[in-house]
Amino acid sequence: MAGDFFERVYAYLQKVPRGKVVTYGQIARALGAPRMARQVGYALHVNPKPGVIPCHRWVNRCGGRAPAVAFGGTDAQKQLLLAEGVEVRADNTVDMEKYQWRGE
DNA sequence: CTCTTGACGCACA
DNA sequence: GTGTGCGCCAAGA
Repeated sequence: MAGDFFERVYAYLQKVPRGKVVTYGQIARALGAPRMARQVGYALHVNPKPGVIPCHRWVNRCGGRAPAVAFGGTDAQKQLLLAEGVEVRADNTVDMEKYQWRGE
């Protein structure tokens, strides 16, 4: 069931350690669906468990995201990442080379 | 049941 | 190196 895929995404997100970020493509690929990057984003869009699903750790390949479509605003996102020790640039982008979680 | 849109990613020009 | 287009799967209308 496709919905199960969503659960899989949430599980992966919860598996991400604090202070690290992951990209849609990376998650999708990790789940065995490199073409489902969009659905991964959709999974966050529905976000059935706010507070449990740290969406702020979810970034696109650019290390950022939509300019003003976040759960609480890009600025809030930025603050959360900074609170976790993730260096966020003025463009709301993260240093992928340093903070992108490569899994295990 | 069909068409459009979508928090993306990659290939090609 | 930059810009544009297309593809993938799913959910909403």
